[in-house]
Amino acid sequence: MKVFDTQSQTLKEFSPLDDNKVKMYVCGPTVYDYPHLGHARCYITWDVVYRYLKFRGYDVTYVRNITDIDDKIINKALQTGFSTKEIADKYYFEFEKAMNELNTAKPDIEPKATENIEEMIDIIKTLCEKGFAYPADGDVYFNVANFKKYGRLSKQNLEDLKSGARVEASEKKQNPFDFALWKAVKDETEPGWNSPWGKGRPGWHIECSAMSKKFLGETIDIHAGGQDLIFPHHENEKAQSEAAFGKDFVKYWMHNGFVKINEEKMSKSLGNYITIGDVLKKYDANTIRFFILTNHYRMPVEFGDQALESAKNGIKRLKNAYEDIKTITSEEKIKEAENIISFLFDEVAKTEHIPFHGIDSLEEAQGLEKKIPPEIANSLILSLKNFINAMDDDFNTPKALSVLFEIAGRAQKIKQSDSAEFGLFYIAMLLKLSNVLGFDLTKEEKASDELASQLMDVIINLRQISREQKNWEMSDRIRDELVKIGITLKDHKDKKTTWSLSD
RNA sequence: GGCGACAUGGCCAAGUGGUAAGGCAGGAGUCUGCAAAACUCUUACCCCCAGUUCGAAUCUGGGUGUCGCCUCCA
Repeated sequence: MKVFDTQSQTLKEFSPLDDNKVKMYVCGPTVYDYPHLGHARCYITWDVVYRYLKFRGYDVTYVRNITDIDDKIINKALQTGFSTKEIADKYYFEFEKAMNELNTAKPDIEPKATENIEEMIDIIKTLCEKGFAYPADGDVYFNVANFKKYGRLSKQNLEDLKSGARVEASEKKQNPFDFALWKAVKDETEPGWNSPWGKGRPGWHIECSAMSKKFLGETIDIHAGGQDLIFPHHENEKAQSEAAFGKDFVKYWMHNGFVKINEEKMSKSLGNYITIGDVLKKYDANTIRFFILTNHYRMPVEFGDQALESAKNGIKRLKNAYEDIKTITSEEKIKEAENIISFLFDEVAKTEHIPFHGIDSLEEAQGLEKKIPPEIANSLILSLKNFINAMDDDFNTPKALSVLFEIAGRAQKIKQSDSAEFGLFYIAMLLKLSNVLGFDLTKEEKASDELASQLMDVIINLRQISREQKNWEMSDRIRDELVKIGITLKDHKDKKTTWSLSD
């Protein structure tokens, strides 16, 4: 399995520091406003990485922090009259809600900056003792000139940085690129914590160094975030942690590309962002995830209605495969099929190998052949193999998605043959793999309540009677009227009729 | 100014040096009472120029264009 490491700018063979344990840290949001599509991309990307690593049998500890104290939060508090805590709590709630709705897995640990101030102070103390930091008038700054490896991650050196410098000079700093580890409170109204340097609050970067160390250790496997964090955030984190602990901070630095809108980066400062909540009003979680995963995670992705519509129709196709097979069999049968093929997944997790060559020797596999015709079993294994090859190649989700379409196509095709019932196994594979990518194809987008569901049954039954009487005028009219309110009917061969919401 | 990324059919997009996956949209057909869904068929010499090579979308050099980071940002 290969992952692209930002620091070396190359694909590296993935091998965790400690056996099969993976320590993964993702920079979380600063909670001062509603999360937007850029956040969605970032956290869906790392959600998929997390899910895939687990699928591959790694024992992953996923930490994603919450920045709940920061200048922007303070400003928002001043503007609105709420306390910084109230602001942070409100938008943390909004963030969690959005993440849930997008079906992203909860990180194993989600630490908040304000709950780890002591740990940050400890690191700052160490940095001062080691000569990498200096106090200045209640602030504490990191001395970049003293850290020889500064700039290695972002491929910058201090001289070049200076030529394009946009940082404001400060008399307190010895070098314009020195950055704050600790900031003194301006006055008593600002939130602050006591420290050896007086009352103040942490600088932005130190929280990640502290929480990463506390929850994962001094050296971790994966540190991820948006590309805009490479400089200065990650460069600075790296400097702090490596200066303080004297060892490498991160084995694999990984960064996701941006969401663009009108050929421009979507960002708060440009004001061209669309909130996750707004997108969810029009498109569901599967659609948004599909939209994001059709591009490789390091490439930019252009947001637009056309792209979302295309994603909506794409995911619908996968979903139709599930629903069409479900109508000729049953949900239970599909579940059973999932259980039957699950040993393949266990095998991948256990051995980290695709059970392609070894399949004949597996006990379960022999059972499998009794239940599934060999050509179907082979096809399933081949798909699994293709999926793994795609994802092993730096999480090539566009390619992985093409495997899902292939499986869905096979299921649909076999549905029209004599051995239609074996479509179950394709669907089982489809569901399992789509799950690794965080899709939920079984999610009912049907009746929002029991009453609506019962009403639909009544309508379909009445229409069925008119169809049996060959009253096409009436049955077509019922169907047309339903389309107008966003409900699509499908008549199946066995006289069964199913319905779904079109949006 | 420094650093970096990208340029593939109408749109999106994958692509390991050997004559271009997949999705969306469009067209034709099959199925269906008609639809819907599905299935079948259907459209590319890969920004330009030069070079390396028996052979390049894929490597090298040079253009052109777009985007990003260097201030907060996922």
